[in-house]
Amino acid sequence: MTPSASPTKRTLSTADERREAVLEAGMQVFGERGFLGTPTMEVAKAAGISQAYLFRLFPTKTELILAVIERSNERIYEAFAEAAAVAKAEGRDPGEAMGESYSALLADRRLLLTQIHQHAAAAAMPEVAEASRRMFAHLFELVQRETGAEPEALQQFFAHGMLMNVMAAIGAQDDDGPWAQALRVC
Amino acid sequence: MTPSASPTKRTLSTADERREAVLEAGMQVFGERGFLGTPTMEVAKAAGISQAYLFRLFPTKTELILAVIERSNERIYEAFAEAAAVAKAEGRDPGEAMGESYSALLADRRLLLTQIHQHAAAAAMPEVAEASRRMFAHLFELVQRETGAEPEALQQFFAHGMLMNVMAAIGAQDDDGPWAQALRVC
DNA sequence: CCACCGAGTGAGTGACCGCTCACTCTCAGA
DNA sequence: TCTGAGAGTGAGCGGTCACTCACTCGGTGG
Repeated sequence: MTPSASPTKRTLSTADERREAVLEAGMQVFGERGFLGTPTMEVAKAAGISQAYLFRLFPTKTELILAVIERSNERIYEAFAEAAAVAKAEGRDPGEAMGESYSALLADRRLLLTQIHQHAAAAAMPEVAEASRRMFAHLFELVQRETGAEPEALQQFFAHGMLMNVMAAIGAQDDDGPWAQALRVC
Repeated sequence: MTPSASPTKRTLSTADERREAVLEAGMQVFGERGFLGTPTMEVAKAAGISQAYLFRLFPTKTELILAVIERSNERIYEAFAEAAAVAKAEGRDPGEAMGESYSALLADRRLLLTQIHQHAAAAAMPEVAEASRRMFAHLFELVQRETGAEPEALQQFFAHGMLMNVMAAIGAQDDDGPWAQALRVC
């Protein structure tokens, strides 16, 4: 019989495709419960493969974590870079555009949470700390180049981002106290 | 023989004293490796008691974590409140004084790390998220009352604090890249 | 059609960790 | 001096989890 005619057809993927799926799944699952709080089995299930195969694709959990972090950092960088490029092409202010793009990222709560977990994990895992610093350096350079802003303004920009991360993590969007209204941005 | 004369004298403490010691130890140890990343055995050792007794003092690890979080939040609140009180008594600007007091808190790296771990844990533990929100509400009220600042200035104040937390966690103080120099405050 | 290689897995294994239990030791007050 | 209540622990149990191994299956080039 032809494989495509089978009702429960099993089409093999390439290892690279699976790796992609795992990174995507990892960002979702790790985002909710953190790196240490999430068993590898959960990641495997979310990616639709066996745990055994997960460990063929990523030999240790630490390597998986690092890959997920790297990927989520790339995602954020790309979002900022594109926002700046579009704004420049349209003659708008790139700084404003990047601020907006961060607001847009908020829509994907998991991505923000991954950032928080990354910063928390950095305290105990030197490689994670290094990845975080690289991310900051890279992003800082981009924002500085695109906006030409003063260091103080740049500091405010990043500080704002960190606050948004935390607000997302603690569920401040569902709080109607004055503090929540003042600190969140919308 | 009199107990006080014994070379290896064993003086019993009250359960409350031990609980204090455990909270102190917990802030230190959890700060470094996070709540999930630190076995209760480590906390017990740091507090100088057996793991079995730790579980008599705090029936579950979750309760221990919550108590440590509560305690570290109180610490931070007290630091701010005192800075404001002193500044008022001396006729200085309370807002500035509180900013400085946060810089002073930076000296105790573990306290800042506990904040980061708290925010990360909040994503998966509703009680932690609630404690975080209470903390923000409480602190916001204090800072607003003492400074009378506009919401935007308050937002900047807290955003700044979150950035400092993250910078501490990722070891930015030992980085001499332009981004680190611009984003850290000293 | 077959041989081979990469995709993919079920069923473990050992280590770790949260938590418990049965027990000992200390000391204040009667 | 005796006792009861509370401080304190060693040893282990059960479950979970990172990681492994021996294996099957699917697709492709010869």
